[in-house]
Amino acid sequence: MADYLDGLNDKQREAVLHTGSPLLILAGAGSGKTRVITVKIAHLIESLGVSPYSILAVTFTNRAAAEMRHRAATMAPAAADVMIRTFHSFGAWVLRRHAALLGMPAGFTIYDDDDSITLLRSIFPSETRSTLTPIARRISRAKDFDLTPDDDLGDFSEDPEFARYFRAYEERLREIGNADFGDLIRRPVELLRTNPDVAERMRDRFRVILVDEYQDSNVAQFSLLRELCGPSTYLCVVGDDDQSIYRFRGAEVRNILTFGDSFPGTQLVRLEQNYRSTAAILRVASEVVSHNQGRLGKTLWTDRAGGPKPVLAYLYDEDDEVRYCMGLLTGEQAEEGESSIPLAETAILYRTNAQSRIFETAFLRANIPYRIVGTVRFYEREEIKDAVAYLKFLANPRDEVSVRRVINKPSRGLGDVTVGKIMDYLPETEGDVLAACRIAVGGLSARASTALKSFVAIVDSIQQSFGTRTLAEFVTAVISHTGLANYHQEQDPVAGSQRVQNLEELVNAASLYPPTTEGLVEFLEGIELDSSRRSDDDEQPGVTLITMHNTKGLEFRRVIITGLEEGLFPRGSDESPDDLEEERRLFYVALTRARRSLHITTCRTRRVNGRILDLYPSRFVREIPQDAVEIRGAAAGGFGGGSFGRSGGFGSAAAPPDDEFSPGAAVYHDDYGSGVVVKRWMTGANPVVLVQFETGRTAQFLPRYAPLERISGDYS
DNA sequence: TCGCAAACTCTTTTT
DNA sequence: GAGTTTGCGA
Repeated sequence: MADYLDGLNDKQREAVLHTGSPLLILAGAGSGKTRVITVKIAHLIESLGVSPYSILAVTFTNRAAAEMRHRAATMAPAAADVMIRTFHSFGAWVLRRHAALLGMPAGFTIYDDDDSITLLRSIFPSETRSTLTPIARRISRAKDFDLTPDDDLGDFSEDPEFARYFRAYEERLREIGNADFGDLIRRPVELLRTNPDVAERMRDRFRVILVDEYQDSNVAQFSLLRELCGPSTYLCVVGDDDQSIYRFRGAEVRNILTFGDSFPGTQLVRLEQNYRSTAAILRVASEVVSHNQGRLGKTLWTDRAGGPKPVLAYLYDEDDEVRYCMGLLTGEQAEEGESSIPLAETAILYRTNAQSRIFETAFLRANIPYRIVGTVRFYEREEIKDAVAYLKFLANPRDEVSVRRVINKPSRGLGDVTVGKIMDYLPETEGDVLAACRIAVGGLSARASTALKSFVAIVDSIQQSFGTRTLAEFVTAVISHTGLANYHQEQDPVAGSQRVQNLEELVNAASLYPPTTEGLVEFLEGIELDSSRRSDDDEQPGVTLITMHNTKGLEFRRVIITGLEEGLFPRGSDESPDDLEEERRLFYVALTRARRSLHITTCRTRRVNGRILDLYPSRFVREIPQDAVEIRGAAAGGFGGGSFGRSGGFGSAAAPPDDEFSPGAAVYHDDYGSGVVVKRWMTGANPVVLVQFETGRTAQFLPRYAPLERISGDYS
C-alpha cells in the first residue's frame, strides 16, 4: 500500500479507498478533511491509474482551491494536472469555451454585485440606488436557485413587479454579453441541458468529481453537478452540515441532508475524530451546536485530553474588549503556561467587518503587528475598479456598465444627461458603446462634444497600443493615459499614494499574462473571481483579525471570539428559526477554529453606528455549560438588572413587562439619568425603545435587558 | 455640469 | 459612521 495512506485512521482510509457508488463524507471540524481529499486524489492517480486530466475538484474559495492544489501536487506531482477550481471559476471555464452556443462573446467579463446595481440603474434611471439594491440582491438569489424570470418567483418577492425588473435585467445583461456571479453557475447548466453533445463530452472528460464544503452548495450548483454526472461518473462530496453558514447567499443545507436521495446508492462515511482542538474546546462547541434541530448528527471526539479551560469574559464595552485582547497578546493576562503563544498563532474573530476598526486603531497605536483578512477586497477598491473598467470595456465593447463608471473619471464634463444621450444610440450600433459615442459627438453642445471627443481619443489610443508590448506595460499605459493615477493622487493626498500603490499592484498581477485578448480576459477573470488577492502583501506575522465567516478552513492556536451580544451575534433582525440556527452554526465554526486556547468575550455596552447600545449576553453564551468555562470579568457583580449574578445559571433575566415602555413614558437609566421614551418598535421578538435623555443624548435599548426603569411623571 | 453641504437611512456574512 | 440622495449656488 502506498505510504500516503500511512497515518490515516480507519474512517479516513475507508473514505480514500472507496470506489464505485457516490460517496458522502461527513467530515466534522478538524477531522482531516482536506487531507482525505488530497490523499484521495493521489490515490486515484497513483494507485488506480486514473488520469489527472479526468479529475475535477471543486471548492468554494480560492484559498481552499490553492491549498488543495498545493497539497495534492506535493503528494503526487501528476496531480498538477487535476482541474481544481472554485465553482465559479469552473463555471467561467465552461462558459468561456462554449460562449458562442449561448450567444455570449468569448471575451465576456464578469459583473459583481455593484455592477449589477449599476446595470439596473441604467435600465430604471428614475429609481434610486436604495430601491434597486434589494432588487439586485433578490435577482442574485433567484439565480442561486437556478430560476429565470419565467419561473414562479413567489418565494422571492411578494412584489409582482419583481419579475419585470428581473426580466429587464436579464435582457440587458444578455445584450451586453457579460455574466454576473449567478450566471457563472446557471448558464453552464443551461448549456449542458440544451446541448447534449457538449454535456456528453464533458462527462466523458470528467470521470471523477470531488466537491469540498458541499454543505455550502446552492441549488444551481447542485443542478450543475447533476448535469455533469453521468451514469459512470464517480462523485464524492465532502461536507459538514454543522458548518453550513452561507444560507444568506443561497446555500441549501438540504443539498447535503438529502444527498443520498438525489444520488441513490450513496455510501456514507463519517469522520468524527478531531485532530485539532482540545477536549475542553470541543465540549463547548458540541454543547452549543446540539441546540440545533436540523442536523445529520455527529459526535466529535478527540484523544487530546487536557488543555486550559476556555475563558468566558464579561466586559464593560468595546474598549474594554480591546484591552482584554491586548492583555492576552502581550502576555499580561495569558492563561497558565500559554504566555508564549506567538501573535501569528492568535486570531481575533468578530461577526461583522465593522468591528475590526477599533482593534486596528488600537493595534496601530500600540505597535502590535496584525493582519486583517477580507475587509476591503482588492478588486473592490475604487481605483482598481476604475482601471479594470477601462480594461473590461476593451474586452467587451458593449460593456455599458464599465463605460458609465469611467466616462467621467477623471471628471471631463460628461454628466448623466450626456451619458443618457450617448446610450440612446446603442440600438443603432448593436450595443457598441464606443460607436455610439462617435455618433453622439455630433449632436451635443460644444462643451460636451469636446469632452466626449477626448474620451473617445483616449479609448482609441488605448486600443491601438494593445498588443504592442507586455500586458503589464499596457496596463501601466492605461493607468497613465486615462489620467486615473493623477486623479486618485490628487483626489486625496493622504490615501492617494496608497491607491497608486494598489494600481501598481494591479500592474504586477498583469505581468503574469500574455498581451493577447485571451490574456487580458484571463487576467480580468482572475481579478474578478479572486477577491482574496491583497494589495498589501507585507506578510508580517501578526495577530489575525477576521470575520467568523472567513475563518472557515483555518485554525489557530489561540482564538478570541468577540462581541457575543444578543442583537449583534446572533444578529437579531428578522430572525427565523433557520436564521438562528445558521448563526449558531457560525458560532460552532468559530469555536472549532481553536486548537488549544479559546476566549469568548461579551460586552454590556457597545457603540454601534455612533450610538451606544446596552446589550445583553448572547443566548449562545447561555448555551455553554457553566462548568465548561472559566468566567472572568464582571460576571459576579451583576449589572443590567443584576441578571448575571442570579443563581440558576447566567442569563435568567428579570425581564420587566414590555408595555411599561410605551412612547411618552418617563424612564430612568442607571448610566444616563432620566429621559422619555420617544419611540418603540420590535426587533424580532424583542421590543426596542428609543430614549431621549435630559442630557440631550438619545440611545436605543432593549428594555428587557437594559438597566432602564419606569419612573413617575409621564409626558404624554 | 460640478461641487459642496445637509439630511437621511441602513447596517452581515461572500463567490 | 458611511454611503447615498437631494438641493443649491457657481
